[in-house]
Amino acid sequence: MKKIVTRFPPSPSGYLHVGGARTALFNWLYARRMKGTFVLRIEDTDVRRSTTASVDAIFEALEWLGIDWDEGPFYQSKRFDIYKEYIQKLLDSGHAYYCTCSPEQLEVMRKTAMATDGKVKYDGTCREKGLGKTENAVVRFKAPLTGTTVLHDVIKKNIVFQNSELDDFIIQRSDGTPTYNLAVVVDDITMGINTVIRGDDHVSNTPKQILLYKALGSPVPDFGHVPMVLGKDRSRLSKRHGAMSVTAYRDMGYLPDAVLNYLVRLGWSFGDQEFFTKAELIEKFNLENIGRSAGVFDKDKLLALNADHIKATPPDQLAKHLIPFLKERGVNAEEGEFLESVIKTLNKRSKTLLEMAEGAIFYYVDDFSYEEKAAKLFFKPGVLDMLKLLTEQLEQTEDFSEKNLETVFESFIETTGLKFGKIAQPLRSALTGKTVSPGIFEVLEVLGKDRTISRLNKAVQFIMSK
RNA sequence: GGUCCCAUCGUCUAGUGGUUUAGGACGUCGGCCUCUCACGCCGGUAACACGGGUUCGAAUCCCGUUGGGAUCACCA
Repeated sequence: MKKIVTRFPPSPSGYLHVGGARTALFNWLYARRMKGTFVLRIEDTDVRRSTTASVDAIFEALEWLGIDWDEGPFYQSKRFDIYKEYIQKLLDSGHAYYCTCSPEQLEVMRKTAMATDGKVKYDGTCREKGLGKTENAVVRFKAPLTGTTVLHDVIKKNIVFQNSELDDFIIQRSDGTPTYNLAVVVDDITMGINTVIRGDDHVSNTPKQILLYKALGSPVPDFGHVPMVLGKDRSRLSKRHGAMSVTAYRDMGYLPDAVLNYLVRLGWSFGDQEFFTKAELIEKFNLENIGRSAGVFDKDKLLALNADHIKATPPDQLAKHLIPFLKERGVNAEEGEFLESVIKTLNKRSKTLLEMAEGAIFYYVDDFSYEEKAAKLFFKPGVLDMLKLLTEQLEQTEDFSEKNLETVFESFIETTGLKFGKIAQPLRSALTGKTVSPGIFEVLEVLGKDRTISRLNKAVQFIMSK
């Protein structure tokens, strides 16, 4: 059985968006699953639109997702000699010819075609002229006029194209640089790529590429065209659909594995299973279960999945991801037991790391101010005595474990005759400044005795000064 | 407009001729739990685009219609 070689070939003209990440993921997963090779190639033949900033952004996104590559990154811009060589081969074998039709002429033809029968095709003016190389000449591929070219797609099954619909597309621009279809084919041939998984939007290019493979006498790889990812309005995903860059999700507090999980499940399924760890994905991913219809990107489902991944990730691992978010909020938390205990109180109530970081601040910061709602609702003169009494009680308590605290409060309820809610809510506001927080015993335990007492005293002062 | 692709709840999907009163998840609605918010649990809502065939039998196969998407560059 042959060794699978897949690739991801982004063009560096912007950040890596979720659609691109998904095709990268499919290729990566398939290579990993089949114990094959995954190649990264930067398609920067269009010098005007490619930037190194985009290249870096793509690396950054891929690394964050945990998608690593075995070979590359290769840059097409450094391979122009190879393309020239192959173009010459095509010229020599009669599969290509020089064309001197000007862009303006072509534009006119295109306009007319669109307006009349809708068939936009190069008319073959230079096809049989046998022109030599001249200034500003482009090289066109001499495509067959009759017959059919069939694409045996592993996802979409067979797609038949009439060669009469294809035209003599340009393979070398007038400035001597290769055009996309030529460059991909040459790269895929020379890099030994035998499995091409890519977006649906490439199917119409595929017959041209197949023809190129044949003209070059190279074996045609397996193609698999995955359906597009659509926006809420069912049109192709774009900026106006909101945050689409992978790193934007990182910054919003998503876990890379959650994003991975969501992206794969959008278009691929494994029975009824919704939650997958990265290891499970590598173990279970296949091409057969990729669907044939386009899918709408659903932020709510991603969010729910992120919450699931947060719950499933061990606190010590979550800590690494959370620390940067705390730092942004001025909290210099360190990995360790304390942070982990903080996380344990928050992981079931946070859908994102950002949310978790917000919820964790009060554990670290002592001089917080009270939320208006908290002060108004729970810091009434009537609670003063209770709070004072409770402070005394807690001062005498040495064991601040959740379990022991519960019994302490039980007896406190008995002696005061108060409802638990009447105690817990003011206490919560005193300790956190807010009306919502993790369970009160959890908060007490994590905060510890000293901080609890001082925050209680501060609250008492606050109420008296009102 | 030409070419190509697609079509199950609002969304992602399971389903590959009978085991289906079409299953799961997200969302949504109601309830339980409860110290707040969550989590969790229980329950409800909601789909085979339409029309013809084929067949004893069709969400599953075929054809057409409609609808949606992609693509038509000296971009990738």
